[in-house]
Amino acid sequence: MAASAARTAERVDRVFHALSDRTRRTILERLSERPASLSEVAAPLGMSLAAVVQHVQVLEGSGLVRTEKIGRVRTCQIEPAGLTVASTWLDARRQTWERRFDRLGDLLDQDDED
Amino acid sequence: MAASAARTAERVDRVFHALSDRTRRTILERLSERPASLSEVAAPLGMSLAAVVQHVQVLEGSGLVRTEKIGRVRTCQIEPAGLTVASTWLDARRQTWERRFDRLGDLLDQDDED
DNA sequence: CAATCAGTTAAGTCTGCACTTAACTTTTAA
DNA sequence: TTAAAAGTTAAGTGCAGACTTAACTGATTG
Repeated sequence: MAASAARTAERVDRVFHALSDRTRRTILERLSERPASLSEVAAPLGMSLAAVVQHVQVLEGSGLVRTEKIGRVRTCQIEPAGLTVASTWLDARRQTWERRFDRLGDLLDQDDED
Repeated sequence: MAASAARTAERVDRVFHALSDRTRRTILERLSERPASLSEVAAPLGMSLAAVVQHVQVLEGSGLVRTEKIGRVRTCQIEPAGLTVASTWLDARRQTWERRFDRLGDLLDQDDED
């Protein structure tokens, strides 16, 4: 279970790293609307296709995007489960914070009873 | 409204950049349990205090952490609203994706009626 | 008041990573 | 069957950013 925690940590690491780049987030915005080929993804981004390929590889390596090549066209789709990795981490933080907040509330209530 | 969108985009940028570093996420994990001084935050991290100060500055600049100095001690708290910036972006992606998914379902239902 | 504690700031190093160009492969179309 | 389209891969460039050390400030304690 310690090993699986380490694996989870690396997954979280890759996802947040992937999300930290503005271009990659723009690609995800595009792909959440509909799947697209690499060229279609690249078109509005104002950079070389090679650069976009590298971004998509990062996204795929993090599990945020899935990719399939048919003929000479590689089509990219968003992978919602990848988003969940990030959301889950954020929710866990919020939950821990709220638990502490509740305990504080309990303490104050106790004080009121005195 | 375009200007405010740009402001939002920079906010999102700073938040995801802050979250992309493992040390900073570890700090947030610690602070979601309870507030702590800089030295307390630094203790388990195996790096210089100066480095930790820099990380906390990034977290504060992104709105993920709030900080207050009393005497010679600077206390750090998590700022849940910062987490919301990231969650909101992720939820928007998921929502766009689901909307498309629903439209696909509708199309298939139409086909069934033929 | 002297020494220590907690943090701050500046300057420098070193690595990672976001690009570029260029040469190449495979598929499709003329 | 040649030319163009769509990617792929490799190598190199330049900058951002995660650290370090060191010198400093301002609180606190003996």
